[in-house]
Amino acid sequence: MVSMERIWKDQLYKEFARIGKCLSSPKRLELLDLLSQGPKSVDQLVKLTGMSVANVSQHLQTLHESRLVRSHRQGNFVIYEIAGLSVADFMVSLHRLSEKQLVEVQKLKTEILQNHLSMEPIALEKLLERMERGEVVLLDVRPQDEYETGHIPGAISMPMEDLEKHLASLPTDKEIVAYCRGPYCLMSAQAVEILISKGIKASRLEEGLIEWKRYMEQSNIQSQP
Amino acid sequence: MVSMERIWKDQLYKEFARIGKCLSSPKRLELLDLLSQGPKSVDQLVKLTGMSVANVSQHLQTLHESRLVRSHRQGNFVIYEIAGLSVADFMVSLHRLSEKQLVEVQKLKTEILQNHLSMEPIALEKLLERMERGEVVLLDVRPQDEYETGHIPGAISMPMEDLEKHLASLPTDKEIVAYCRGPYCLMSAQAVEILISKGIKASRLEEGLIEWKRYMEQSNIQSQP
DNA sequence: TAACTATTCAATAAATTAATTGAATAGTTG
DNA sequence: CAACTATTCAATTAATTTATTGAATAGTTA
Repeated sequence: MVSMERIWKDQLYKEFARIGKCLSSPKRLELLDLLSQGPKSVDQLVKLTGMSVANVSQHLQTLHESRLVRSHRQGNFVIYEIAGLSVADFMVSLHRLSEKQLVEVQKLKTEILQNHLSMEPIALEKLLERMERGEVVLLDVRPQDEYETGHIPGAISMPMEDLEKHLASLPTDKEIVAYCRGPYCLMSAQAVEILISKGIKASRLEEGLIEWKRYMEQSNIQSQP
Repeated sequence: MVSMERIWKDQLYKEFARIGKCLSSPKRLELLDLLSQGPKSVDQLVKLTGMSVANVSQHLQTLHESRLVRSHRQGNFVIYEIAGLSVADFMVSLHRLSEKQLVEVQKLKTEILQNHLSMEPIALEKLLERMERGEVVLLDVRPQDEYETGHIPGAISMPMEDLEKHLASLPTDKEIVAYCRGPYCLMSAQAVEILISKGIKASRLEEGLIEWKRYMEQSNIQSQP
């Protein structure tokens, strides 16, 4: 005989597992990360991930069924967005846990950033100090629409594709720091490579907007009486 | 041609998805929740979940491969435990997200706790106030080994199976509050039912030890200058 | 070392999931 | 309303996963 409690628990854990199932496909995780940066059309996501249209759409469907994303139409496009900030926040939790538990993630990160692109990221805390003292210019090298959705205060929008064109407009007396979507996005590293190759002093901020928000929430709480 | 960046991202997200895959099975989530309360032998887990031995063992294997649990032998038993507090914490994040996004979870929770067991939980904040004033006795109704692994300070261990025997030893001048493994464990609710049926004033704390810890971390941070 | 127990392995069948393709649909613009 | 585009649906195949069983293994105690 199966108890009422057993049935209830089975139903409950089945629901939790619905969220889990969404997180079991690499492609879906990538879509969630991209959508965490701001709303995007299916078409944009196709270009960003290199997947087929039908494939992207299907994954978005799955995410929609578990209420992790929502959508609305805008002209010819259907725009998808995450269903709330808690989703983006949860993704950061997942990244952190993965990085903590899985040596493989640590390896992958170190390999490409230290051995290949060879640069140490600047600590968020240090950046904020130096920005306050006016020693640093912070560049947001993501596409402009993501910058407009939200950015670290004080940052200047400088999408990757515009970078080389606008090199001249950068201040020469300050150090440049570039950031992008977060620890697993390589745009900021590539930007720093370009800057350094042009003889401009630059470094990379590993954190993205979401990680910055988390950090600020914690230190805001701390600075309250 | 597939870029180096694309390959790297695919590898990275594949790793994240390893964690996700662990979370895609209801039974594995239940095992993780149980292990969050303290180390347990495979045998104990079999009894707690009603699954077959081979099944439990297989799921534990999967969790082990993703470094979410670890194990060691103790006499005839192999004891499993979560691989770090961040795992338990992540489970709470998953519960919170699920509850926020999935109406179904909200429903399941309300149904059994309000319609069937009919009781409103006491807020954690209120409990702590009343405990300080000495108005309340807090009972930990989980098995004793879980209490010994860790418990809310000031709580008295009173495992479910001992409850009816030890009713007499409870103070009669104070209100009783019972807690257990957390929001999705029914032991505390059952304990309160028993107490009320004996004419003792009692209520349920929804939070478990892990949720209490989270709450305290936040308010500890807040109370620092 | 023998007996015992707990744990893991291996094999199976059922079920679910992922990726792909081409066609159908819905919505927008001129 | 016609042409156009973006999106979704449906069907297929391949691959993975789950649950279950019984047997094998490993470790402990007497």
